[in-house]
Amino acid sequence: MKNHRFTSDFFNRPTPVVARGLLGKFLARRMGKKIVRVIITETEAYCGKKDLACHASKGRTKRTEVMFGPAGHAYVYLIYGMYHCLNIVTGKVDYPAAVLIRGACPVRGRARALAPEGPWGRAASNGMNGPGKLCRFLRIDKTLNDEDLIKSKRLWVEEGVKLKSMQIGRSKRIGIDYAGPYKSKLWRFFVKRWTF
DNA sequence: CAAGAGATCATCT
DNA sequence: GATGATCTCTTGA
Repeated sequence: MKNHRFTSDFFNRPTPVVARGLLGKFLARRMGKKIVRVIITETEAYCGKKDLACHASKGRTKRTEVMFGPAGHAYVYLIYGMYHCLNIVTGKVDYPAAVLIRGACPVRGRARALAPEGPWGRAASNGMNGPGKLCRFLRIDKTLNDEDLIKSKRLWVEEGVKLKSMQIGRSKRIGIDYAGPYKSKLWRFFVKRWTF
């Protein structure tokens, strides 16, 4: 089965739809000569400048500029001085929105069976259960900021294999208590249970 | 198991 | 000068 890379059609849709749609899909990262593929298990949507949790709500700045750009580009930033977070820009140009990739699990091996668990979708400890750890595992840093995932040879998203079934959960987003009414939006999506 | 603190720096005020 | 879309380790019940 040939892995099918997503084009801008996939990312140029409402942000929560993209966030949900990315679950169970493959994130591919070239590391040297090897291509590492992981299955996305947890995402969050950050939707436009009205969304007080979205970095772009503070305005169009050098850092958030990428989010105002075309869908399918990577928005990578440094948080707490030591961790990187990977986002994928969604929607039309000038509409600042992105999906944060919060968790994934390996395509091969025992960890795959363990990935989803619990009502909060807390993934098993596989090295990629958390946005900071995921970026550490895949060696993602600011050199990949603004990377075009539609064309990139370093990072992209694929359809991957079809899972037999997948149960999806949703919740409030993590770590955004400052976001006023937007902190309670159910814009976090995670794989609860799957069969393959 | 839960709660708290420290690490550490780009970005914005 | 303050603050995070986090993680890990330590403490203590």
